[in-house]
Amino acid sequence: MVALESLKSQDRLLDRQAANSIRRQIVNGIMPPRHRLLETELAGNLEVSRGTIRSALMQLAAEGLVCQVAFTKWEVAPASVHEAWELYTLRAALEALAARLAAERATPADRAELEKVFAELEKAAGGGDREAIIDADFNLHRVVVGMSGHGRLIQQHEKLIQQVRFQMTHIGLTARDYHHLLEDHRALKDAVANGDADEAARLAQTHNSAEVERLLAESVEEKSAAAGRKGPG
Amino acid sequence: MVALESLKSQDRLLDRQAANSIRRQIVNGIMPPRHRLLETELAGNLEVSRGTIRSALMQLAAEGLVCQVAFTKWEVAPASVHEAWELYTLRAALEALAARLAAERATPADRAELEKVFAELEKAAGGGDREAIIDADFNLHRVVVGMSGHGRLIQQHEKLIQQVRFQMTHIGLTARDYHHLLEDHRALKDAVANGDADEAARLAQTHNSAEVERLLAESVEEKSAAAGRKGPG
DNA sequence: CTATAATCAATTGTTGACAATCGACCCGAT
DNA sequence: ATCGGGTCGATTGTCAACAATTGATTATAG
Repeated sequence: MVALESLKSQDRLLDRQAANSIRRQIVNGIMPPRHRLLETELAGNLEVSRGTIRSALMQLAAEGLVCQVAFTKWEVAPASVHEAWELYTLRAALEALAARLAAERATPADRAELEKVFAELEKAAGGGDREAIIDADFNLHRVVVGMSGHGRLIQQHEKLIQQVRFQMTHIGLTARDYHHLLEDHRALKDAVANGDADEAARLAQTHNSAEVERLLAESVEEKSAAAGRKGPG
Repeated sequence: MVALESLKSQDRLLDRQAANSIRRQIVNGIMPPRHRLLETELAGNLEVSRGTIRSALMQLAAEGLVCQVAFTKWEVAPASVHEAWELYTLRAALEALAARLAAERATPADRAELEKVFAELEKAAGGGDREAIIDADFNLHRVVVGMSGHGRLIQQHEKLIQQVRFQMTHIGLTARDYHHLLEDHRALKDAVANGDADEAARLAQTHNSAEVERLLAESVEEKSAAAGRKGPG
């Protein structure tokens, strides 16, 4: 029931398709951070003109996945702890707002959808398939944000998620143990479904802040380990 | 000491200049909401090629000031209470985060800058020049956000501010009386300067939420007034 | 040998021509 | 009179050639 709509989607424009293709390669880690992008090369690979590629790259730059140095080069965005910190702090703020709005406006259909995606996360966690768990995790957040009825928030969040995935694959931020992950999400889901706006916002905020903490902690570990290797040793 | 840097700024690229020109016209209300934009016409006016205009329009679309309907048209973004609501809720969330970070990281130089822009706001409020007050107001918020040291936050906020200005000129959201406005900002400034992160975040949040309340209240008034005119009357 | 300036190839920036698509208009059928 | 289909002008989408800029390389002077 969606396939028929796809014809009038904007995704048939060549520059969007090119952007989608390049985005996939960046987010999936095929193109590493700081990887240089040559307009001509991309144009050749995707069999479109340079102008089309240019248009695609500008879009990806607006999404934060690509950087441009005028007259000089395009490259894949850098990955670093600071970048990840920016993403998670932003994410916490945005998802807290979304959770609050979602709790305030939840309809029965919304609640059903929420239960559905949570059940999928539960199933994935039971299965133990990392990739499936990550997808289900993001999906649940996406649904909550979608429930906010806040167009700009939805759009910003989607961009953010793509950047998070990119950083994740390169910074190597591992998922928490599945039990905690599941209970965090269950609590968030329940708060939203029960219309407890303050609690939902708090949980969304906390959930993401916890990720930042872990990230920074791991980063410090790495640093001291590195210092240990070339320092006293 | 900044002028010398301007040569290597990216603003000398034609598409950026075109975007700046069009943006100014949109934000200043010269181009009304839903105003149709013709690539050829703009290209003629600004004396650049259509491709360059296209690039500029894509950038403005990413900033939320312009909408595109594929194969059909470009137009200036719509202005409505809902749009304004989206902007202010987002702004509250973003500025709350920024204020918290700013309070945590404020350096002496930051504090000095903060005092400076607040003094300018005070002076403008004393003078009574609406335009100057609005500029000083935005400037103070910009400084606080800049103090956060959060690149993405700064960028998002700048985009947001432009959209807010656009909506303001068309929705006709009037500024609060100058006394309250000044005291709100003084409290925020002090909280940030004193490093009281929680209080700074709360004030930023509240300050913006209050605007939303006023906006929605005015909107309801208008609606009931309109209903009154064509209803019982 | 180093520092500086000129040269050049590689790459991005800009343009105008050509193709694809859309919406309005017109026409005929019912 | 209204509805459906086709035509046409206007507008956007795509492309390939041309111009401008950069960073690396080489030559040169000290």
